[in-house]
Amino acid sequence: MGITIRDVAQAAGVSTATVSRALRGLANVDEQTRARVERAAAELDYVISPSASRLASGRTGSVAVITPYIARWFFSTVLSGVESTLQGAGMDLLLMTVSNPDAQHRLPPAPRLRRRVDGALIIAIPPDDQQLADVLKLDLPTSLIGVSVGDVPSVTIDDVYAARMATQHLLNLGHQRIGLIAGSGSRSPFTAEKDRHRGFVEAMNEARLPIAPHLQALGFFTSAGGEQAMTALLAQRERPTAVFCMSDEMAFGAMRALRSHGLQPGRDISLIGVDGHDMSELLELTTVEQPVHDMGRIAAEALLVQLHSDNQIKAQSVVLPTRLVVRASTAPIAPGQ
Amino acid sequence: MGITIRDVAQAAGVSTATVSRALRGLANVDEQTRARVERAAAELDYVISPSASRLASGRTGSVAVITPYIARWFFSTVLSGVESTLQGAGMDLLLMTVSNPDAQHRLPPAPRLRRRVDGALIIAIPPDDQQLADVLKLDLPTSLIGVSVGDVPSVTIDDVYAARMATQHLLNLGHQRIGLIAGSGSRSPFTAEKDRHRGFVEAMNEARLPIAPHLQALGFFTSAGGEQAMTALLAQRERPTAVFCMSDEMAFGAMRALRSHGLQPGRDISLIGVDGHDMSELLELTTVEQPVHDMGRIAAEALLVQLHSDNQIKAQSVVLPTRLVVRASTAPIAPGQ
DNA sequence: TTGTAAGCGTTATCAA
DNA sequence: TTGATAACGCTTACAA
Repeated sequence: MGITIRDVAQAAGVSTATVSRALRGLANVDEQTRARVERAAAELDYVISPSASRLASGRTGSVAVITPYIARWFFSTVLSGVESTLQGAGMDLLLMTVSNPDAQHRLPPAPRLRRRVDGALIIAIPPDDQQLADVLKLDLPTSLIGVSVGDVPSVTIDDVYAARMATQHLLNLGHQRIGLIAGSGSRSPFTAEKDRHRGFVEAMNEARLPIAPHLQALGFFTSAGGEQAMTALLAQRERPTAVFCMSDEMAFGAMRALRSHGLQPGRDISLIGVDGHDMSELLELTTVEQPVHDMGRIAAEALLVQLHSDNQIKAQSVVLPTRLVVRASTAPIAPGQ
Repeated sequence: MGITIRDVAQAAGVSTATVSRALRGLANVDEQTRARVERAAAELDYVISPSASRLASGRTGSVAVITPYIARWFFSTVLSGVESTLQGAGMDLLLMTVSNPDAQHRLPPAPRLRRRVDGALIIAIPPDDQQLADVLKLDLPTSLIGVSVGDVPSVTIDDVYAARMATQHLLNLGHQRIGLIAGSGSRSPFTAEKDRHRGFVEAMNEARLPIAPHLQALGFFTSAGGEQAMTALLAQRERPTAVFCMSDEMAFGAMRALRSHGLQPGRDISLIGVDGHDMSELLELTTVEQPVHDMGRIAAEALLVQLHSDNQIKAQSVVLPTRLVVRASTAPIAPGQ
């Protein structure tokens, strides 16, 4: 039923080997011959069989992208950066999720990767995740995004610095009673959360300000969680005048909590996030932006280089810059607060 | 370097044919033998070579998902529904974008699909898109999501009805001067937009209300576009008392435009969207929810059935229900308006 | 520059 | 239920 390389060879009056070389653009083929082969292939509407090619060559021409979530802003934005890069390089992108509590009972990813892809891109999986460890053990060319583990090449931001920048912004505005909405707290598996916490602490320490436990709450990186956390902070006898939220989504929730208390972000309590979420501009949230799309793109590019250099060159880890974007949700502390 | 089926056969003392049968769970294998084979495979840490298996069997075990966008709410949410279903069935998911103006100069998808996947899922590509036509011409088992073309199986909502429901809600609240924020207007390639427009018109006609051209604006399905559109509507001599936005994201933008004019959604001007976007609840937007995640799941399930029935059974098209969710952004018209 | 031919690691047919 | 063995369609030494 399918046209094979033999049909093309016959039509072009050459051997299958020559067809293979011609169609893959290898150097040592006469241009006349190549043209003839290409014409024959086009006329027969021939497409190469990837399975056969993979089996014979040992290369799969595909890259796995492993992520805990698909429908969350950070992850889908990284994914879009990855996708356009891989597509541009003619690589297939195999998408699989992992560590997602919504889908516990699945095949773990490591066995699904073996003999199936040339490399893997891994988005923000906690560094101590067992499934991550299993994947890394496969010793596939790999780049990490938004997380770093050992000496595996990664693309990240400086989370300590990002948090310092955010906190310092609040300090610069004169705030002293600064609250914190974290993710899952000290038990968090994420490096990003630990680092953002450290940045917050460092900035506060430098300003010689106390870190009040009752001004801290957990928002689990969701907007619903952020809303609850902010509500808890508002219930304290002494409310914060500003709050550093470890993610924009939690800050959105916090904004809502403020509104339901008749308070206005910026005017009554300042709010700052981290991410540069699509909705931040709309909601006028001050935030520390990270270049999420670029993180995906750059990680994919690094992986491609590694793949094309026969894995001789191990990619370097990259730390991308972040940027404070000031909007209406932060303002100088009001006199008397 | 790799363990092959021959190694397992040797270790288990059987033929490669038996190993193949045993490992794939075929019926006619003695349970004793199967156990022995499985043990041998486990001990050798054997994994099947997909390329070889594909070449020999003709099945690829993978499904392509073709989408114009990845990092937009609707698309990433559909994708997550698709992914969990395919993953559960042990199918590989090949992700590729198409028709995306951000990435014009790419290989078209049709050639990339041939001999590579067993089926395709296509998310909301305009029905008259040439690349869509090319993909459908491949005559691969296919399900469409959020769009319908000819008799290709699809999973959609009733967009006419959704728009009627939204408009009727505003009418029920006593609004008469109802504005419309559409996508790209009459030239829109999307069925969804045309249908939503029709639903709006039908509801207005039934209420014997005029459809004022100056109360209509285009928002291009983005929040920035929605903001501009609402701003334009507010500049009219006679403002609408309520606006039907064809998507939640445009409604978010419209909300912002209201706020910058010192107006409050619901109190001053009612706003309703379509989607059930994650942020709608937070922003208290009334909307007509569509079951986006389920649309992905159901389309994937239908495709799997088609694949497993040797394509004998052609999947049916499914229209899923939508649901009005009333929040603070809509309210009865104020007396005197 | 081109051709020959031996793999690549399965699956599937047929016979036992 | 099991085994031999011929595909499957390409790539890649190696030879010419």
